[in-house]
Order: sequence, then C-alpha cells, then structure tokens
Amino acid sequence: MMVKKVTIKDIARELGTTTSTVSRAISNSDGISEKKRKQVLAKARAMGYEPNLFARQLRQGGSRTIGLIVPRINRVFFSNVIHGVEIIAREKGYSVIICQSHENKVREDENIKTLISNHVAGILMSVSMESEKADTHLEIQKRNIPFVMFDRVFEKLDANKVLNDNFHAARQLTEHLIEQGYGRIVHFAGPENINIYRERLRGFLAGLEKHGINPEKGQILGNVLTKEKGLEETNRLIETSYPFDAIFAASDYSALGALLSLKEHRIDVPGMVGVAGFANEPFTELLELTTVDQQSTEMGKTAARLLFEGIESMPDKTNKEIVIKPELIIRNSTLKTG
Amino acid sequence: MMVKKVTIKDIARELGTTTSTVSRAISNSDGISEKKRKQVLAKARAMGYEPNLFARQLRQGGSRTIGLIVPRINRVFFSNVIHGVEIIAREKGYSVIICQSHENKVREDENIKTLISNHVAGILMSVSMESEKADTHLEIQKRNIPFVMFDRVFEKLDANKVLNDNFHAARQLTEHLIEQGYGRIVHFAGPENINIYRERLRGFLAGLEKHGINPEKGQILGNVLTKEKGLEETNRLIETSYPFDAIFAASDYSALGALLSLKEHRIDVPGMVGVAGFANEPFTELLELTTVDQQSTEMGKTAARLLFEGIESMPDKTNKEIVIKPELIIRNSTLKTG
DNA sequence: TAAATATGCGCAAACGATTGCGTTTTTGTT
DNA sequence: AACAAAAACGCAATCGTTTGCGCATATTTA
Repeated sequence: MMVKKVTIKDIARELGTTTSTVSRAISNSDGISEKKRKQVLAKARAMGYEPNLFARQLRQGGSRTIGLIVPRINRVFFSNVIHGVEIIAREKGYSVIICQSHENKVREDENIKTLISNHVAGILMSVSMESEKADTHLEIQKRNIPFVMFDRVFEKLDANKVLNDNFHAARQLTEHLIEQGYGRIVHFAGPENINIYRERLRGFLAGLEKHGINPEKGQILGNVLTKEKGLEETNRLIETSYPFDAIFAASDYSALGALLSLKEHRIDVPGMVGVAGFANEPFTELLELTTVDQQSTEMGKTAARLLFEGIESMPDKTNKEIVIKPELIIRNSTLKTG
Repeated sequence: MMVKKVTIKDIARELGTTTSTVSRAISNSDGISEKKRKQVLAKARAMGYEPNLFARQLRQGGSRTIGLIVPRINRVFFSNVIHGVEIIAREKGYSVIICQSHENKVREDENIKTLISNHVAGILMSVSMESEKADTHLEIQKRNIPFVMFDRVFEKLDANKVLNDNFHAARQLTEHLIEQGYGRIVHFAGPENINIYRERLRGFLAGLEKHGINPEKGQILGNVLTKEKGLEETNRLIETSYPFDAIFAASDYSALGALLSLKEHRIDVPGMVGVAGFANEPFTELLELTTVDQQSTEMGKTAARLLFEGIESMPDKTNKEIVIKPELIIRNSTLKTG
C-alpha cells in the first residue's frame, strides 16, 4: 500500500497559486519569474514532492527509458555491451531496461511486447538463436519505435545495425593458424541461421582459400558452441583418428571443451594441436587460449548512439549499418613456432 | 516521432458505444455481455490497439514492474540471482528492471531514485561496496515501497533480508582445510563494512578456534578481493618467507591471483599449499579450485517471493530474514591427502 | 506621460484509461 | 401479463501533469 503522494495541486494550494505555475517551476519551463520558481521549488522540497512520471508521460506521450534485449546477461560479451549502452544512456539522461531472451524465441517476443507497452523511447536488441526471421520485430518498426540491432541481426531486415566484422576476424585468425604451420584445421561452427556464425565460417573458408587449401569433408562441424559439444566432438575426432592439427571454434566455450578433451588424451597444445576460440571470455586468458576480442563495450556505445540519433531525429531517417573491427588476441594455444 | 496510436475512444466510436464498455471488455472486468466483449476484442485487434500503460497506471496508481539493483551483472552470482528473480516475477506477471551500481554509492542512489520515480511495485537490492550505511535506502521505506535486501545487506537496518550463511560455510571450509592437514592458513578478507566478508572472516576464526589454533599476526589480510590483489599479496607472502601452507580467499578472484602467483613460483598446489575461494565462479571448475556455491538462483527466487509477499499484503507486515545454506564444493586445490 | 511591448500568471482543456452510479434492457418469477 | 431483480451499458468524474490562450501587471519606447 502506497502512502498518499503529494501532487502539484497540493503545492499550489499551499502557495495560493495554480498547478500551471507549479508545473512551470518544476519542469523548468519559462513564463515564470525567478522569484516564484525559487518559492515553489522550496515548498516542493519541503513537502517531499515527487513528480508522477506516469502522468507526465501520459501527457507528453513518451518516456525517457530505452529497452535492451540480449540473449543472456552472463556472457561477458553482452555484459560489456550493456555497460556501454548504460554509459551513453546515462549521458543522455535515459534509463535502461534490460531483458533476457535466454536464447528463446517466445521469451524474446514477450520482451518486445513488454517494452512496447512500457512505451520505451527505443529498443536495442541482439536476436536469440531460435529466431529465424523477423516477425514480432516488425511490430517495433510498424510502430515507428527507434530500433537498433547489434551483433546478431537479421540481415534481410532493413534496420539500423551495428556489427562486428566477423568475416575479417575469422579470416585473420585462420591465416594466423596457417602461418603457424597448422595445415588441417577443423572449424566448430554455429547455427546457420545466425549471421555471426555464418560470417565466421565464411572467413574461415576465405582464409583457407587464400592459401590454396580446399576444405575436406568433415572439416566443418555444425552447431558446436558449448563446452559439452566441443568436448564430445573433439573426443570423436581423436577416437576416429580424423586427421587434424588445429581447431578453430566459433565460440570460446566449445574451444574450452576441445582443450579439456585434448588434455585428457594427453595431446600437447599447441605442439601437436592448436586451438582458438572466439569472444575473449575471461577464462580464455587463464587458459592462454587464442581468441578474438569483439570490442564489446564499444559496440554497446555505438549501438546506443545510433539509437539516440533515431530518438532525437525525425522518423524519415534512413537506416545505418556500422561495422566494428574486432581484435585478434594471440595467445599460447596457437603458437606452434615460438 | 510516434505514429498516432489507437485508443479505446477510437474503438468506441467505431462500434457506436462508449469507452466504459470498451474498457470493461479489454480489462476483463465484468458488467459486460460475452457477446459484446467478443465484438470489442475483435475490433480492438483489428485496429491494432495497444493499451496505454501510462494512462492505466496513472489511474490505478502503481505498476507491474519490480526493480532490482545489483553491484554488477557480470558476476555469475548476480546473474544467477537475476535469473531467479525473473522466474518468479514472470510467474506473477511482473517485469523486472535491472540496474547496476558498479560498486558505486552515487550510482546506487541514482538507481534508487530512478526506480522510485518509475513507481516500481517493489525493490530488491544488494548494496555496493562503497555503501557504509543506510540513507537513501530509507527513502524507499519512507515511501512504503516493498523492499528486500539480499546477500549484501545493512545489518542494522530493519528490512526484509535474504542472506547466505557465510559464517557457517567459511567455518566448514576452514575446518576442511585443517582436516586436510593444512596448519597455517592465510585469509584474504574483504572490506569490513560489508556483512558477507565480515561473516566469512568470523567463520574462518571460528574454524581455527574449534581446532585450538590462534590466528597469528599477518595471517589475515584485509581487502584482498581482486585477482591483482591476490597475486600481489601471495607474491609478498612468498618473497617475505611468511610461513603458510594454505590460502582461504573470501573471493574466487583473489584465489585465482594466488594460484597464478604460486604457479609462477613453481609451488605445488595442493601438495605444498592449498587454495580455496568463495562464490563458485565458472572458472573455478576449470582450475579445480575448492570454493563455496551460494545457491544464487535459489537466492534470487527466495528474495523475489519475499518481495511479492510485501507487494500483495498490507503494509503492516513485519520484516523477515531468510537464511540460505551455501554448499561447499571441494575440488583438487585443497586435497592434500588423497 | 501615453502607447506599445513583454512578462508573469491563471483558466481550462487535454493525455488515455478506469469506475461508481444511474439508467436502460434483459431475464426471471408469480 | 405484470412486476421485481439482475445484467448490460452509458455518463461523467478522476488520476497528476502539461500547455495554449487570454488577461493583468510590469517594463520599455517614443
């Protein structure tokens, strides 16, 4: 049960004036003398006044809150993005509502609806693995709510996007492996419906091609993103004597699985087999695992800035696409020579 | 710019009825025939109606959103708590606004204000390291907003609390070390103003005492919680030849620092020195580090349930304090025998 | 000093939904 | 068939702010 709140009407009554004057004083509009404003503000403070945002927002139509949907918040990539978004939002005087989709399409749709009905000023999102195509997402655009997708996006959808150059990073990493003398590299890929994994695969293939290598059958394994999958598939490779001397995993977690399997089989890393991951999760440093840093905080900032462009401008703005350069982090796990 | 929204008034006009009827149909109140309700709902859907939550909440005074303030979201402990809270909130049909204080008192106060002015139905929080005493927090209670503190709490404050039994877990862990034959255990403690670190220290001392051990000078090091601090202090211990054969760190991160230092000095773990941490961060599994699991998801659920008790009941409810039993996770880093 | 222009303030109508109360229609009872 | 009770619906006030407009009062200009 709420205690009774004090409103501008109460203040007006106490001061023998009207709500208009009080409102003008409080919201810093003009058309009021400095003297009166001081007076009102003092009284307001004394009475413990808090503006009722619902009323204000009802009247003004809109809120100073933005919504952010991520698959999960406990991945270092996303928590850094969130941090970046918060920095910019705070500069602009906005607050951020964070929602998790848990990689689940239904949750994601619910999140979108929640944000829409909370009248957020804009929405930032990275799609879940289950989301195959834009549908509920169209609802956002239909309502003219400023919208930015980052990292995992629908490529076909015309929207603001902030992306990592996954292709470039993956190619660089592949070439690094080849230059280190690894010749038979297995790629642990992700689901094909997600742009980032497609791009990493493309980059991998481009790297091979540049060195005149043709990918063999079984050299690319689909949907190996978790530690468990990585462990399992590496075990399988070893036990079936599949010829390979390096693993490039599209996820740090499956790279971790690979490391565990190799350790169990007493296969030396990086001497016999090189291993690389993707995302620069904190544990990669401990394991000296080569990986790719995705400049996640920067990505959050960039996405937020783009969103605010949309919020502050007219609706006829055309969509932008911004690409961020990830950074290769070379560690011991792929240093055969050296 | 928003596109023009359709309101119940529009629907009423189309249907030749009034807003009352439309409202009753949409909000499922009674006093309306089933036939009319169907009719209205159909029309509403056809016109793409979305209720305006601001108006609704203005009228009803209150929102179906709860606020959650944590120091940081990228600690596995907190992200699990968040998950637990979300599960319960979702069962109740509430959404959750997550705020980070970044261990900063000023941010924390801002977060509180944001939540208050967003008229959340209740607030859950774990205080930042910088918060010495309850002040802004009193504002929450003054407004009769249901309030639950979890994990890091102000002990003196009369509020709903959900706590881990840090004392018990720390004592258990200390005894485990002693039973393994470690006799000179150094404790990396946290700031004294935070309850959880105080309790861990108390538990440590109680464990020693039970085995008739008196803590020596220099055996307890204050505020060693980060990887860097842990590394530094362990280096110092080794270099000054301080006699010790185990480290019980109040944080997994400083335990990690200790492991790195010991590795660098080629001191065998657990043979020469045992190491234990606290919190069950994911990397502890990789490093086979003994630690304490805090049942974080369960804690989030419990805290949320307690909050909803407050939201759903009358304001005269007395505050509760719920204690959760953490679980000792014994791994190789402290297994001297065996 | 009179006229022209600014400035400060109040009035009242919004914003979009909910709801108590009164009126009409339907249903049930005898 | 007449009447009572119940159900369905409409009217209008309300939630707390903001804001366009008009009227005083204060300030500037000629």
